[in-house]
Amino acid sequence: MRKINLSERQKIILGLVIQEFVEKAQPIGSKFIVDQYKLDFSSATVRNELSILAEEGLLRQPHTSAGRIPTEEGYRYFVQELMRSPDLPYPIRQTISHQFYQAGKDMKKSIRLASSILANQARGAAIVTAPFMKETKFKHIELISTMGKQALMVLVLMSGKVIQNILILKESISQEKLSETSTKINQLCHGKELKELSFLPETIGALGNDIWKIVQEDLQRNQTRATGEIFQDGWSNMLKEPEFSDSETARKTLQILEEGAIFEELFSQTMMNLDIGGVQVLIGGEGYWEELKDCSIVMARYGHPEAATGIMGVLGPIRMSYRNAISTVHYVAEIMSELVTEMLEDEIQLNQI
Amino acid sequence: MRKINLSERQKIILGLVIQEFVEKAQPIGSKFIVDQYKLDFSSATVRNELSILAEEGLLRQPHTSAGRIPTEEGYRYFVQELMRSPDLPYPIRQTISHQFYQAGKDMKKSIRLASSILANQARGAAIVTAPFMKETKFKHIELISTMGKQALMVLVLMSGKVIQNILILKESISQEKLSETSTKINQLCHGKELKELSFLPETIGALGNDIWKIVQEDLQRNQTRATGEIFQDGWSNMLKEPEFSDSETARKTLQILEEGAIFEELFSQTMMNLDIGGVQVLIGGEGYWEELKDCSIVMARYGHPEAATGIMGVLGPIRMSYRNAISTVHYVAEIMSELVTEMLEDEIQLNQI
DNA sequence: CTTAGCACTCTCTTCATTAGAGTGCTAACA
DNA sequence: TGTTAGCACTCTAATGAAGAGAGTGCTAAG
Repeated sequence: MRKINLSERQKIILGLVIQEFVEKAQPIGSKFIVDQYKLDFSSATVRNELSILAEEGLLRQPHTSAGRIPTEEGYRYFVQELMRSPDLPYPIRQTISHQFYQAGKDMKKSIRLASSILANQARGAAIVTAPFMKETKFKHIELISTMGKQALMVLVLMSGKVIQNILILKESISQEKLSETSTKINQLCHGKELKELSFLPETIGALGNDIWKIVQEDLQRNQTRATGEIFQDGWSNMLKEPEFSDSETARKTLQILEEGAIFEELFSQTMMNLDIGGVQVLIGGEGYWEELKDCSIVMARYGHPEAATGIMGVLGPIRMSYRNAISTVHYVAEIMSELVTEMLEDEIQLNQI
Repeated sequence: MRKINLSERQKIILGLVIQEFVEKAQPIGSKFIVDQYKLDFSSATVRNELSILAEEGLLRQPHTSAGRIPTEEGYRYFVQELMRSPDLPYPIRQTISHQFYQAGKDMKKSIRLASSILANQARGAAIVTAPFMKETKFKHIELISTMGKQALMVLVLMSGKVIQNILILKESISQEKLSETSTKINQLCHGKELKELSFLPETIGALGNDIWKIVQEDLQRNQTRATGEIFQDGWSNMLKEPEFSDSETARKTLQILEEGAIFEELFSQTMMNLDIGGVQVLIGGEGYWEELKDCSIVMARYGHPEAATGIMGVLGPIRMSYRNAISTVHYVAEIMSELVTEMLEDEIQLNQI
């Protein structure tokens, strides 16, 4: 990326243009800025600076006689260079942390709460994945007869994670027989890695073999999945923004949210580039995500490196309040990380699939 | 409701106006109808009939020199009196049933498929609840130690339904101790109704008592809940319709979908008034559901009376193709009912919570 | 380097006009 | 008595001209 050198005054003006444009959603003119902020230089000076900022590619004009609006480049510069360390106001932090306190140590509830808070506070669509870890160490299996030909399989991994599956058997099998099989499997496999378990133990019988195939599939799936279950909230917030007043643009964007496929990819990519607590900003799809070219996303990774981590993000129009979004996402991710850590210390399992 | 007597010709004309309006989304004039359908009477005759239909309250004019559009009353008359028994075209039925065949006997997958098919075929937002039955007969409990201070409780009801809960214990407890407790509870409670179990058995110890409280809560919740989990799909379809091109109307409607609260109430009410296989049409909120006054919903109940039943519905603008929606919902509900019945015969459990 | 002044450009709103679609009514017709 | 052609009438949507307003870029003076 080309180095951009701006004078202090240019930085101030750029910041003001962006701040005002985010609020007003209309091109910002030189006179307006000077009046609004009682600057001690004239609108003509500002005009000169604006045209330099436009030459640098940070601002542009919708047409000759309009004010300036930020380019994506301009937003990027703003986020990287001009934005002060973002902190939510104290009373808001209080309210949020209180809400989490009330939700208790319940991961599903907390994730729902997180998405609701993100959506409301950052005024956008929120997307939160459940914390997730690739983990494939077998601990324990339990087979429970429920009704007729089916049984419930409960597979516990060493981390405490629980995977469940309904088995449909060829015939009705008694609880005793099931218990016998599960005991055999437990003896053979306790504490072993998936890789070590690819052989078929011989002593577990036909039923055991059938069940073992399913166990392997489940472990496999757990290993290849990139993110946890995705929770969403606040998509209707998007429609409040004037950039989505055109219903075709709105439809396309909502369809992306509805399908959700793109986030699986985006998040698993972000997961790799980001430390826990880190915030990443994606502006206008960054020329790479065609579907997201009208949107920006502010994402953070949360969780605990030794347990499981997830991603949370806020989706909004490019003209979004990055300051507000970043500080919100940052704070909520922090709280969620604390929650994960606490649950880990209390030896409470995070989630079940 | 006031009795409306229409001549055959009036019925035909009303039907044509509705059909055309649903497609074109524009007021329909007399000349247009005559030309389009090569009717053997003149536009002047149609005009006379139209003004009679307008007097009856079935049609109205947006303004004096515009064509006619149906009133809600008009749609109701159309749905109740004029619509022929709705059957989807054979190839579409084939495609749908094939998709369900491929989904297999997996309730969650099938519900997702049902909502996707409803959304695509009826071109609206689809809402499907999981099949659900109030059932509180205790069969079996299993307690599984997973990690540290927590244990997984698996509660099986007589119908085969499985309820799970993570228990957070005061201290770490061994699997043996847990098994002992669950065995005691099983002996005491097997096959009993919730009502019979409100007393606290004395012989199950402190741990047993704690667990028992949670069992009771879970059973209670299962009894008071009115509908199963709600699945949605295709809300972005709504934005295709011109009635939602105004972004404020669109936002309000999507917000209702997002919150989803109203459907809990609407569905549990519908559940009581509708037999399995029955279809109910709610046009423009029927003057009762204020939030839904710009929408119509076509709903059907599906399932098996002895197992569990759910509701599925399509939400669209008032100007929706009721014929298409009704036949789609009817057909998909039929397939889902078959699925429930088959799973019941095969003794496969429907869902887990 | 800054700024006042000014011509210029472009958009948005308003207003009037017009074309077009569709009705309702009347009178004639079968 | 039901049907239809004819026509005046009404209302909307589209078009275009005119003017207000906002904001710029440039120039020349401070």
